[in-house]
Amino acid sequence: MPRRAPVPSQHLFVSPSGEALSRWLEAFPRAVLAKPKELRKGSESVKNAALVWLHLDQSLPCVDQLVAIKKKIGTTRVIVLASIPDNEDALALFSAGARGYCNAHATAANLKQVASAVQAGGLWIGEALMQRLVVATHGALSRKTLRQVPEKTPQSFSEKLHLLTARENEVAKTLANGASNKEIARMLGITDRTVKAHVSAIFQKLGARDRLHLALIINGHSPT
Amino acid sequence: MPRRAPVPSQHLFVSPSGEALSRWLEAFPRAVLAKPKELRKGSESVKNAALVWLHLDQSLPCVDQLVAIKKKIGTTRVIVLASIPDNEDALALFSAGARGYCNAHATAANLKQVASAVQAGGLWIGEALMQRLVVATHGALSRKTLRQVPEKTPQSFSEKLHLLTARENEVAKTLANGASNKEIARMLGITDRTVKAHVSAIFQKLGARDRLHLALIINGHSPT
DNA sequence: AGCCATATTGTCCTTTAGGACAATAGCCGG
DNA sequence: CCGGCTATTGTCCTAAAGGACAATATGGCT
Repeated sequence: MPRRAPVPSQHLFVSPSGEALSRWLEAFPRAVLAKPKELRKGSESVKNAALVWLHLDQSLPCVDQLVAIKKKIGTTRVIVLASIPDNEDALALFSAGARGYCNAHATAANLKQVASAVQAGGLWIGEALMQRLVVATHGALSRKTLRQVPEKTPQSFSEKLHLLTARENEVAKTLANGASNKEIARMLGITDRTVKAHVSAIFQKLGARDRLHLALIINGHSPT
Repeated sequence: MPRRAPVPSQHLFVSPSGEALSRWLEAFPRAVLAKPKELRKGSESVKNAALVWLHLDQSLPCVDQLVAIKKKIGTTRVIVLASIPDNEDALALFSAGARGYCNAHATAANLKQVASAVQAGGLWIGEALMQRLVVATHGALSRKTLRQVPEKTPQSFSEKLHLLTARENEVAKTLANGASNKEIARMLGITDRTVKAHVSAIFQKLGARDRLHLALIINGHSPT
């Protein structure tokens, strides 16, 4: 019976500095770190890697970085970590074969979720981008197709969170990511008239004058 | 301390026949089964469901089935099982709020993967469809730009600044602070028709689909 | 002088947003 | 059982947003 190679199980973090953010190690204490140029095809760190996390160097084209890494690691799956996530970049990276794309400052718990999904054979895409992909491709090729998920709920909004009902909260967050009323309606399985009713109630409770203002409040950009 | 409802943990399979394929039960031995019409809003089986698996009735429009189910289960996540998977159906279902879409005859192991990913907050989409989404959307976005965007896609608004004229920049920043077109017009001493012209040009250059999206781009609210 | 980019403005049109007023239904606590 | 709250949906309406197509004027450059 032929002996089997050990199953790769490590997380290999490749970053411009060769150093890790604390939450990466919190999520994966035995992670291996490297700079891009340090990687060698066939090296132990590459062979033992179940997942490779590529922290983008902001001064270089993102897809080039992915392509360069892939040449060294072969078919191992890559999850891209962006310090400043961008939908355009994400799309380009997925087209080029990345299996995940998330914020470099994501929590340890979130990183684990991402790893789990990708190792299960899935892709990890931010919900905002996902909705964009689905809606854009599904013939609803309207201009108004996008949501984005803020990394953290800004404090001013979180302080006001208790003013909203659960449904209002759901609508508010979705709206603040850029969704239109029709899109919110489809996502929540209700009519856009219902969404409008919630939106109006939210405006009143949070003192917003329109949806743009609401988004600024929720994302922490409005002096309220 | 307020009393908490028990955390839903069950898998609820809804199928036209009310019966389960053996691999469903293999994956989730304690799954609950039901026919669509048997479901009642607020019933125990609905309340205790962490995930709802909707096996499509091929004689009915798939989105209608999803919408009908959603009305009964509220915000619980739905994974759609199709006996004959179809990309068009999948897109429509995701647009309508489904969180997963896979073959009804998938293996127990695969069903578990799907469940895990969706429960982690992700979406489960077949790889073929995923690739289609990514490629199609990336291509469409690339073609949409009025002027050719440099190969290096800037990662932040400040990096995109050079794409805008001085006036456009002025309009963009004012808009991102929540101003309406009329307000911007008054501030800059021009008509709101001029503002609209600038705004449209800005949308095209920065890839924004509406003013809310533009504000998100400018304020640096990126996807995760 | 001619060309180009930019700024400004117009008309026409559809879609979306959002307010007002109203209604039904379900859930929960008193 | 009842009242209050929430969710949902309807009709009607105005205002704003945004796209398409078109036009003029100005300044800089060749």
